[in-house]
This record gives sequence, structure tokens and C-alpha cells, in this order.
Amino acid sequence: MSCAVAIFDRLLQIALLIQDDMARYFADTALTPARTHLLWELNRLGPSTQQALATTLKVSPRNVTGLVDALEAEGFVIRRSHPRDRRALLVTLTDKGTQTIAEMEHERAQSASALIANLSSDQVEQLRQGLDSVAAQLESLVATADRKRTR
Amino acid sequence: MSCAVAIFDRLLQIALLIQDDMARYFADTALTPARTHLLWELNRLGPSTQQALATTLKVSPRNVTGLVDALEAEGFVIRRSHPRDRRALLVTLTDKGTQTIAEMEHERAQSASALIANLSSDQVEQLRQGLDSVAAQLESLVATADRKRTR
DNA sequence: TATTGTTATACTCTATAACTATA
DNA sequence: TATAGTTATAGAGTATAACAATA
Repeated sequence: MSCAVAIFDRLLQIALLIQDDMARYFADTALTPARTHLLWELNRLGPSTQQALATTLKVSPRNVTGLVDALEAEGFVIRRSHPRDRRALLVTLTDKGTQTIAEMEHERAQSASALIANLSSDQVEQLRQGLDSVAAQLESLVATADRKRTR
Repeated sequence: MSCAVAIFDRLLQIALLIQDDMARYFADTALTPARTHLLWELNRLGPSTQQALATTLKVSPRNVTGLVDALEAEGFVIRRSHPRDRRALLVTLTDKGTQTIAEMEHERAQSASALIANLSSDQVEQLRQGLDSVAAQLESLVATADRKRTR
């Protein structure tokens, strides 16, 4: 097997392991991966319309309705009416939601430092540069495929 | 944001991009990600019982029944009776299944070489070592969490 | 008694299409 | 006419529990 494929497969393996690790962050909450993702992006964006969330998460508006329904029922977010557009709703984190995200950010930081615990700062820098390059190449690969598909 | 968290988030981003890239491999087939995964593992294992597939994919036996139903309906696999255990079935790739996997392996090799196209062979070696270390750390992180959860 | 696979049931995540209220 | 969100419907992926056939 080529070295390139070995790196590709290793990245796949790491992707699965990261998912397993992150599942631990919300294991004790009523959250699921998709709901956690929405909560996370909502924290990053600030109060948002469901349209904006659908665009950010790259899912349908209908899907966002369901996710927000569940998050609202569990008290992580509330829907407020938009001050200037009476069609729209602003989804906003509650205190519980904000606190939950803060705990997850803390756990992510711990996982992240464990990740590189065995590497020298020089190796960490090399790794960061390598990953930057890989991400850039992958982005252009996927963008090219998208263009072909749209034609 | 710490350097460790930057690497963690970069790995997450790469995981998503790899998923997008791989979706392209079976875009023209009747396959979905879960069915493709089963097909891929089946190719790696050779003819297997559904129990073995459930264990490998870390999924319930009931789930495997559904995936194999769909793959059999589309002609990618067939169920054969097990020669020595009349309870069991051996799921086996058809010619169509084997050929589909071969094409996907070809595309993976192309993606993989594009991945590292901008790196020197020295940088590739550094990246490989960094990823090996990260994967090992992640595995022990997840294993520790599993032990705690089981207690 | 244990194991293999299936039927029954249910929940999450996702999509498209039709509809209402508002812009 | 277009946009924000919902109702209606459907399909994929997942799980547990009960059951039949076989080991």
C-alpha cells in the first residue's frame, strides 16, 4: 500500500476516533450529535434565524425545525421573535445551553492537549503545517468535484 | 486558541472533507455511506456471517440485516448458506460488488496522492509520524473513557 | 443453554413539497 | 413575487426486545 493511501486511511481512522471522543462530551446530556452540532454553531454565530442555521449546517430548513424543537424542549435554546422581521425567529442559547457548550469546550481543550502530548513543539509545528496543506488540497479536490457535478 | 485546539479542529475539518470526497466515489451507484462501509469491510474480510459484520462495523445484528437486504436487492452481495452451520449465512460479494469496490479503491488512491501533492517526501514522513502519534493518543483516550463508562 | 438471524417497534437525522404568514 | 418557518410525508440508519431455528 502506498504511503499516500496509508496517510489517507490514518486520517479516516482519526476521524472515527474523534467522533468517539466527542460523543463522550455529551454522553450525560440529552444531546445527540446533530443537536450538539447546532448548539455549537449557534454559540459561534450568536442568536440566529433558522435559515442562517440551515445554511451554516448545510441541512434543510425543515431539519433545523426538528433539531430546534428538541433543543427547546430540553431547555438548551429558546425561540424569540425577530425584532424587525415578523416571519423570522431568532434561536438563542439559554443559560443552560451556554453552560453546556462551555463544558464541551473545556473537554475539547483537554482532548486536544492529550492529542499532541507525545510530540515535541517542533513536531507539532510540522504536523500543523502538514495538516494545513492536506486540508487545502482536500478542499480543492471537493470543490472540483462539486463543479463537475453541477455542470 | 491554543495550538492543540487548532490541530484538533483542523482534524475535524479534514474528517468532514474526506467524507465529502468519499461520497463522490459512490455518487453514481445505488450505494449509501453505511452500505458502502459494509461492502468495503466485506471485501477486506472475505465472505462473512452477519454476526461477524455486525462486530466489525460495531453495529447491531438487526442493522446488518437491513443493510444486507438493500445490498442484495441491488446485486452487490448474495447470501449463501454456511457450509457447516445451518443457522448462519455467508454474505459474499458478487462480481458487481467486487468491481465496485475496485473502482472505489482506485479513486481513493487518486485522492490520497492529491492529498500530499504539495509536500516534500520529508514532510510526508513527518506528517505520517505525527498522525501515528495522534492516533495512538486518541485510541488510549477513547479506551480510557470506555473503561470509565463500563464501571 | 447459547447463538444466528429475523420480525416488531421506535427514535434520530435527513430530504422534498405544499402551505401560511409576512416581506 | 420571494422568504421564514411549519405541516405532511418518506426513507436511511440506528437500537432493543422477542422469537424461530439450530448448535
